[in-house]
Amino acid sequence: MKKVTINSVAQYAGVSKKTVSRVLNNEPNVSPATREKVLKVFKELDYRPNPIARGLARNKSFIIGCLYDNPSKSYITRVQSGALEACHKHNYNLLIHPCELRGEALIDNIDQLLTTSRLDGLVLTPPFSDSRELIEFLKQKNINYALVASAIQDDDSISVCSNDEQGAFELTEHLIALGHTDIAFIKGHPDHSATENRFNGYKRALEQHQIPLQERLVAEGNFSYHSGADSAKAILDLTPRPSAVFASNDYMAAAVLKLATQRQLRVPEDLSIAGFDNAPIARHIWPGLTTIAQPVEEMTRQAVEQLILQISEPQDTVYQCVLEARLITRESTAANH
Amino acid sequence: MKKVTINSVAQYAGVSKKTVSRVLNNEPNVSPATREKVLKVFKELDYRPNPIARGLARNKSFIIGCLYDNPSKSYITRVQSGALEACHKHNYNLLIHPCELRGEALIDNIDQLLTTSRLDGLVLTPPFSDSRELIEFLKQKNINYALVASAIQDDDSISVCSNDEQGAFELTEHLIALGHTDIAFIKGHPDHSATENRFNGYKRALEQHQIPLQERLVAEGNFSYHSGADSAKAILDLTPRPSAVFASNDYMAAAVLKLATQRQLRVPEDLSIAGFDNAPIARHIWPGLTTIAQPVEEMTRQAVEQLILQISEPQDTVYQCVLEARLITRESTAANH
DNA sequence: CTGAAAGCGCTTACAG
DNA sequence: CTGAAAGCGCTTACAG
Repeated sequence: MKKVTINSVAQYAGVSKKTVSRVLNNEPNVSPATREKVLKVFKELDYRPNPIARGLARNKSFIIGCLYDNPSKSYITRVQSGALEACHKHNYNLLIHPCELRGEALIDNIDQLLTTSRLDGLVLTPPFSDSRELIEFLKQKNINYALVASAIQDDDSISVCSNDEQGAFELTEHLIALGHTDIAFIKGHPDHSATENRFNGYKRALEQHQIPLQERLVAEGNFSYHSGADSAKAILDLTPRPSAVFASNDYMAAAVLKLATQRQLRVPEDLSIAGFDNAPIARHIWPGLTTIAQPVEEMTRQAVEQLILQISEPQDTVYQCVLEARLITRESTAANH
Repeated sequence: MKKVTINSVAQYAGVSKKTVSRVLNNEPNVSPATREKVLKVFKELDYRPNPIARGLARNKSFIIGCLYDNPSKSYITRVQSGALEACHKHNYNLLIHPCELRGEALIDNIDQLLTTSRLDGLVLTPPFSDSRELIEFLKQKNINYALVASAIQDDDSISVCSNDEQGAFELTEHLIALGHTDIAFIKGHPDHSATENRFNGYKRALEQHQIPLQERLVAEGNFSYHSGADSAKAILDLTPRPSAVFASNDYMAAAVLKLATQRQLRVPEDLSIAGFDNAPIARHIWPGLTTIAQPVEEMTRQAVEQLILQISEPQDTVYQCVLEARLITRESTAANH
């Protein structure tokens, strides 16, 4: 079987290839009859336009790049699945590009990626979505991009995030309602805006309930399981020991749970533990982790959807949206006695 | 700044664009002096060939597709990272395509993918790498592909797998050496060849140590955490209860651990538990899971590397390789008393 | 060793 | 409403 191209379609339908092109792209100025005829030939010949030829002519690749540097595999797969959904809907493809924010020459790396792969746009996930330097570079290069879970306030950046501060606030209030006042907190990676937002939510809840913030209860993590284990050790060694630990993500919370269990502490009777993200591990361990569910797929889906819209027809005002995070209580938190 | 194309390079270097093309592709028949000169202009102008134009002329896309349908996020990310490494090395890109083996019209789905995205090759991970139907289709369509972790014996398929049978054998022997004879086994998904291989390793070890296989100890899982939870319930309800459980992957093993802990069984004192894969969860829970480490990244890396080689210069004989799996003992297994 | 011509399968800009 | 021409940035096939 030979290849079906715009030429074979044109010949078979008895029209010029420009006309075929017009119906292909849903352009006006084709009589209903001709349009009908060409459409029929598409079906008969099972014609599928060659995206590469299209790309060359229009100087487009129909490829969106997705940047990430995140220790959480589940976060990455969720990001990918949201991005893929939006891409497929509009006949785009997704190119995944894991790289390091702190790696030498990030800008060079991205520049290389852009010129080598001719991406039509970029979706930035944390911590890239919080990098002003990168965003400035993209603006200057005139590359379309969308920000996922970014704290950057910028009128001309497409941005979809969730309300981390509020989520952390609610989780902390949940612990306070259970009678906890000595609530340890494990921070995330300083490059992520989520780190500050979640910490702020924690502080606001304490403040609102007139519980003084204790610096000794705050540990510096970086979202990795390993950093959670280090922080867990520091926290469980404290005297007096706090009655609850709120870790900035579920991996770190799982590390706290592991150490607590190793030390024969009963969770939640002796120690309440909470995480953030609602990663699979939160329900795969016992006791299950109380946590905050973030709509990661949905954020990414919307971001990519808007990015593609922006690429095909540039908008004056840009889409920005804050989605809700929601508290999920499981067995790892209970009343303090 | 204007675009740097083969034309600008040719003009600047004072040669024809064919000559530029020759040095670009490392073709012979260019005098060392001209080659040198053109290479210098590449640098000066920071020339990067447009892969889309190249693709159109050569009828190539420089894109490899990666097919997967796997409940394990960590498996997927490992597959991706191995595949990306090989792709980047040869200036290819990776297109990820999650889809369902059992979904209606898999072949149609793949056909669509192939013609729409003009992939140069496909890397198949389980369960696709075990689908004869899909492989036949690809052969007939003349699409290059490589198989990861496939059990299919086929002289003309590139294939990289690891020795699951041997891994399961060693793990079972490890349990036997600890004094266990009543060892429950949770199978994986029937569409994956790993399921049979791992079960065979388990049976071979029992046999070699003259321990009769007890059907009542064998549960049907499907690699998902959820199926592990169901199997765990069935197994822990048995009387007499086995002293050890070997789950075909770590997620299912984690589910067994969760239920055992809920039921106040001490692991490993009352029950030894082992998994397979060495997924992150195996070390994120307490007690850590004894398991078999598979070189997933390396398998995929090699498979994609060979696939790209095959694409660029078709080989007569095809690469096939079996990598070693290796036992990792952690706290979840101990002597039976 | 080097290059002019034609072509990959589309689209853009223009003319009718 | 329709189409002939030129072009996107490369490569292939051929001639010298």
